[in-house]
Amino acid sequence: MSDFKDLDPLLHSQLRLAVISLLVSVKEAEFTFLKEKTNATAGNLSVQIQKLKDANYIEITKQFKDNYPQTMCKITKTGIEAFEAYVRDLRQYLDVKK
Amino acid sequence: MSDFKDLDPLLHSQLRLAVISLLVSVKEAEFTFLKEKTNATAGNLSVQIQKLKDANYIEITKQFKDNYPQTMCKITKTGIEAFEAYVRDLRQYLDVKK
DNA sequence: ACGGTTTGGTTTATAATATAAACTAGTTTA
DNA sequence: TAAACTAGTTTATATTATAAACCAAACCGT
Repeated sequence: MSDFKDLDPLLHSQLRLAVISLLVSVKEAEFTFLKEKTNATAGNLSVQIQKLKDANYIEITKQFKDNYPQTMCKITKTGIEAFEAYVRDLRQYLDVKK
Repeated sequence: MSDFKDLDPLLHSQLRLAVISLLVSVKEAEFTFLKEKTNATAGNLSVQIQKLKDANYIEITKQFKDNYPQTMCKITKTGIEAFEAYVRDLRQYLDVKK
C-alpha cells in the first residue's frame, strides 16, 4: 500500500510548473514574458504551453501587437485547481515525518 | 533573467523523491519496504536506487536475511543536503506571490 | 529597395528518463 | 520434484524533455 499520491505528470515538469506558477500569480501573460521569466528556449516553451492547453489548464490566444505576433496565455479554473492539487499532493513528499 | 532555480533532476522524479523522502525519515530501509511504501515495481525501484547510489545520495548494502537476499538502503549526508536544497528550490514554484 | 538582423514564434529531430517486461537465482510449499 | 513465490537485476520500449532547425514577417542601414 502506497504512502504517496501520484503527482500530476503534466505539472511535474520544471518548465510547465514554472509556467503555471507564474500564471496563477498574474492570470495572463505573454509568451515572451513567460520565456524570459522561465529562461526557457522558445521551442521548449512552445511545446510545453501547447500541452498545458491540450489539458485545458491554460487558454492560448494569438493576436498582433505593434505589428508583431503576440501569444497570450491565460490560466483556466481547471489549471488553478490542478496546481492546487499538485501542491497538496507534493507536500506528502516534502514534509518529512519525524 | 529567470525567476526559478533549476531543480535537481535526480530528485525531480516521483519515485526517487519518494525514496529519499522515506529515507530522510527512517534513515535506513529495506528494498521491499521501499517497494511497498512507494508502490513501485521492483524493476523501476532497482533502477532508481542505483541512480541515487551513483549520485552518492544513498548507500546500498546487500546481505542475506532468513535465506533471502536483502538490499538495505541508507541515506547519506549528501542525500539529506540534496533533499533539503530541492525542497528549498521547489518553494519558488509552489509559493505563489499574490 | 535589397540584404542582413531581429522578433516571435512552430516543427522536427534527438537526447534523456521512466517504466514495464523479461529474466536470474534461489527458496518454500504441496 | 514441480509449481509458486521471494527478491531482486537487466534490457527493451514508451514517454518526455530539450535543442536545433526552420518559418514568416518586420526592422534597419546603405
